[in-house]
Amino acid sequence: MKIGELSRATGTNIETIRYYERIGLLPKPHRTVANYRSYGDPHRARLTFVRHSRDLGFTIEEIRSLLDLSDDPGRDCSEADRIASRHLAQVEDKIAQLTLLRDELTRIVGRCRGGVAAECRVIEALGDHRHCASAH
Amino acid sequence: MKIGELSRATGTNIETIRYYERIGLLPKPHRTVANYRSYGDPHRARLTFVRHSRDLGFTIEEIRSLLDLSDDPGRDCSEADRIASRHLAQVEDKIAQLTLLRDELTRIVGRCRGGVAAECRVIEALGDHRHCASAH
DNA sequence: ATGCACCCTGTAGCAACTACAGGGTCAAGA
DNA sequence: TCTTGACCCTGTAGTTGCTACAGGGTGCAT
Repeated sequence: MKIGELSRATGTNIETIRYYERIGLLPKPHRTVANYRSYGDPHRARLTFVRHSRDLGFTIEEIRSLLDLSDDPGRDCSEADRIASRHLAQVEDKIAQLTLLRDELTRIVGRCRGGVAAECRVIEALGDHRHCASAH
Repeated sequence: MKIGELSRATGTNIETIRYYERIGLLPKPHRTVANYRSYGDPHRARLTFVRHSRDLGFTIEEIRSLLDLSDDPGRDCSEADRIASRHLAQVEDKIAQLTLLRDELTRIVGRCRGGVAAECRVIEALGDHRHCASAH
């Protein structure tokens, strides 16, 4: 299949597919006589893996390691588990951090009573950390 | 005060202060005869405002609008409230999204039973969206 | 006079794309 | 046959919000 079809089949931008090839995340496909990229099912599967992993928030380097692992079926699975677990921990950290942030923002937004900027509680709160309930 | 002192006073990297000046977020300070930047209290307050807003996740452009607003004390406060509310909504979206992601990752990580990559449930799950409980 | 901490400018790098500019290819319709 | 339009190619530069140099100048203490 051509790049446009692969793009539609995987929901990936064409430019992104070429980018993944350039950084070595996807193998170089064969070319037609017109120098068009020509992909097969293994390419589609690999790109699906990459996109799915990106959707789950894995970095390109993490995905590279996971792909290396899946290319080498005899290797121990524990590294994949380690990468995924570490990522999970990062996501949990991020959620905790955003939750604090949300609480602070809720407090700040709730202070607005209308009026002019000179008396704006939102602007005041942004300029003075002492209004905050928690460290961030 | 010199840039190093301002850096320590606000917990901002020196390079970041110069960057903010370059993009017009902070006004150009006076210079000493040796061409050193020389800051006063208004600069410190403005930088504190910027850092605090960044810590709360506002973008540079949002901060620019908020600063414009606070520079013009007669203006209506509602724009500040609008910016903050929109940002709060974005943070809430992000939390919801990350929570879905966390659940999916938890499911994936939980499937690992050790063994070799060929049978790795983590790698399998990443390659096949059908294993997922929700869209993402 | 020599070391050291500090300051300056300008440019390039990071992640993970995205968006052109400027060209080539190919099949269908007039 | 010619043309139109959809598709493809390469290469480079832009995005956000910094951070990290390289290569130099300044100021103060010893």
